[in-house]
Amino acid sequence: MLAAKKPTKTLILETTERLLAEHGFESVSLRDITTAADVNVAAVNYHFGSKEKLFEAVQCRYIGPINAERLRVLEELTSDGQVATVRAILEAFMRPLLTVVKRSEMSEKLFFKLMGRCVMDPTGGLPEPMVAEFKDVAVLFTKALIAAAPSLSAEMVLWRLHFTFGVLAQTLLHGDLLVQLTDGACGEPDVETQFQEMIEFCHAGFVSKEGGKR
Amino acid sequence: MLAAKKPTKTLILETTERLLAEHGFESVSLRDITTAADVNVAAVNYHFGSKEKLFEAVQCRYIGPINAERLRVLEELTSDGQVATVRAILEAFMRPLLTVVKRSEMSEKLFFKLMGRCVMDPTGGLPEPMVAEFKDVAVLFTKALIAAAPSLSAEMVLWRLHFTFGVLAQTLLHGDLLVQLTDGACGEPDVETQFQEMIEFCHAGFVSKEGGKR
DNA sequence: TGCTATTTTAAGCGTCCGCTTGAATCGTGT
DNA sequence: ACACGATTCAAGCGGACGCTTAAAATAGCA
Repeated sequence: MLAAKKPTKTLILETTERLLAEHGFESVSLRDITTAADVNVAAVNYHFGSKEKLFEAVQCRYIGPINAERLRVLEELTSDGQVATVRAILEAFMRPLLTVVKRSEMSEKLFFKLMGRCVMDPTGGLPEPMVAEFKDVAVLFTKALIAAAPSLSAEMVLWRLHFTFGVLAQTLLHGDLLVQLTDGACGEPDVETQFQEMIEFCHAGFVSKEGGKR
Repeated sequence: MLAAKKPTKTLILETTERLLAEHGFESVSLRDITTAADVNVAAVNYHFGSKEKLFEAVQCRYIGPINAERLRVLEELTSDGQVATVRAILEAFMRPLLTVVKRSEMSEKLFFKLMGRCVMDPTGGLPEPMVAEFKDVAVLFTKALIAAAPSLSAEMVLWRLHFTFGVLAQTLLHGDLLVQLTDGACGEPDVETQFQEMIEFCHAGFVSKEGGKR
């Protein structure tokens, strides 16, 4: 017996992460989880209190660190009063996903799906502390972008940031779709390349001189 | 009694459209629908056969016309052998949503949410004929875009089209989020303006000379 | 070893789910 | 008025859901 048996609580948490990434928050039941993890149904309520609290634990585990890293990098960029470039700010928003996935034990594919679902899926929304965190992040990044793109109105920055969320969410949730849809004809880029392309696309959209109020 | 009572079948269908748009496919039950529509539960199975078939009816009602309009406009663009511009092709992909919503009786907000959910939400996926339709659309638009952007590799076109889906989905599903999140600070643009901004963003991302294979 | 606190277990609770049933009701043509 | 197909209805089926319970098993320490 080489592999030490993981504690039940960890087993439940990791199984839940996998199932949520694969099937989404709405369609995973407690019994799905406990069957897959080979533990008793009651164990979930014993260790986590309720299904909802278990899901919140999953949501908080990585989103917290990701947002912390986002803020850390952004602060670094704007530390000594300098104005960061739009590209650097977009990188500061997106790269923390790569940084944190590498610290985790999850596969990149599953991790990205899970993060995408955390933001897009849940009907009820994220737990309150996470929502507050996201608001902080949104406010600071919006401010930085407004400073970085003085030719754009504040409303325009907001809308283009909104579009950027869309690109990110699509890539997180359906990054594998294009590959399997085209039987690999689109190439199977590593996540690093994928992020570079994503950033390039959003950057070009962001700094476009056309558009704006009419 | 001025308003003629709608037939039960229509009542069910329209109530389902509204509830699905508001709450998503995973979290609407037959009893939610029949209670809201004030009809008997059995009426659904009598008129539609099953919950699944009812949902499919909702999915097919508008997606068919939208894809037909997309193909019609694209064909018009490339009719006499001419090569369409990237911008015109993106418009041909997105504008049919506006065209069809204006023909329907639904509010723009609900209609867009419903369409977004049809593409993004359902765990099981769209009904098979719709999937085939979407594949047709994807193939033809990809071809047109490859011809319109000869400096981009085919893989790059695929990835950027993928990002464009993300922008569209985000706008359809969460077009109201930004407005309520900023208490209207982003302005409350009409859908026409919103589509123009979306197309501008995606166009700039699409034709960007940076990026590509490295 | 014996005692105690923690963890795991089988069983079952009340509720909601999609769907079916058979009877009641409605609408229409003769 | 009558008959008959179409529709609506109340009631209930079997099953899955989240969660609870009380007893059994396990671990840590005296």
